[in-house]
Amino acid sequence: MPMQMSGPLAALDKWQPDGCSMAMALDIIGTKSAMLLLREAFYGTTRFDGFVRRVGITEAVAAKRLKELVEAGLLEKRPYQEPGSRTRYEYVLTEMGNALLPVIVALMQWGDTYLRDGEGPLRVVSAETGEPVSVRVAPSGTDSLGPEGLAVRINRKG
Amino acid sequence: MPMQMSGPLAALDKWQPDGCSMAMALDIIGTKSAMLLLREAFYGTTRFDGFVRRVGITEAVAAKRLKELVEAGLLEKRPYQEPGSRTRYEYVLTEMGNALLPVIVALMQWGDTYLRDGEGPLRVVSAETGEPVSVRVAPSGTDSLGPEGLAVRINRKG
DNA sequence: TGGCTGAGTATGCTCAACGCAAGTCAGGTG
DNA sequence: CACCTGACTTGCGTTGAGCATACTCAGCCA
Repeated sequence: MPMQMSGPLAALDKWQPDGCSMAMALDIIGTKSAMLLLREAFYGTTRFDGFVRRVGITEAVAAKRLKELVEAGLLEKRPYQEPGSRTRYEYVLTEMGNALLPVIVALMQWGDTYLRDGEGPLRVVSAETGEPVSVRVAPSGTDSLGPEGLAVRINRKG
Repeated sequence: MPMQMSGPLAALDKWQPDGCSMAMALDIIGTKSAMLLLREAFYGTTRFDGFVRRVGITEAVAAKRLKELVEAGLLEKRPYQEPGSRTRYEYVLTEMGNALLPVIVALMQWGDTYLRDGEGPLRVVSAETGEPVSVRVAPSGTDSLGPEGLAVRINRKG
């Protein structure tokens, strides 16, 4: 059962999903390499050749994607200096980049559940308690909802 | 601050993220058209030309992606019959497809927040109460966590 | 029997994503 | 001062994603 489309949205043949936020998001992070670079950033990778090695892409692709992610505001390029080396740059998630955490974790868990029978190589848990975490769609403080528990409304400012 | 990588995972230069579930997931839904088709399925679109019109892709691309999504098990092709028409097929989300809801909603909300100052065209709310929903990463029944509140462990069968 | 419609298929093209290989460039080490 | 290393850049070829146009095919309708 799909989401409930409220009011004028109910007639799917009468409106177009123009300017969809998801489509805009995908223009930035819609490539596999961009997603995997972000995964690495969440894992704590910061340096160019770390990204290259761990994502398994070429330097050319890494350079291009990292530049795009910096321009889009998801990563910040900041100088650092190791003793006995010249100043270099590392790539660190901004608040905007950090906010993609639910997307990354949701994708991982979906993959674990449906593409490998619930047994992925890694597990994401609470750092404090060690409890497994899950990604949920819900109003604050309540149980999570499926599509049939959700409705889509036209957004009016206010 | 990134996630806490536990034990052997802490040395990022000593292991490779092989067989990552997210990478596998992206092999299926890693294209913009696949994602937008899924969005439409959540909105309630079921018919071929509905997908074509609303996603704004060509019939050729729609046919290819829909076939892939059916083969991957995210959509189910099921016969239906309108009075005075012959039997046709519609595309409906399977449980596996439904489980992608958090990914779609998370992307929408991220786009709303960071690409349009919190004012996207649509809003996802609880069908029952009308309250706005959000996507959260957390252990059941607790507050949501950011990257710094999460840890990554090697998964051992239990 | 000939058209109409919904659901595709077929063909041809462009551009983006990516890989491989080689070159550049700045600065620190021997 | 030559060399090395990390961080890229450049060039070239392949594959996949996407558009546009045209065509097919089944069955209902006149």
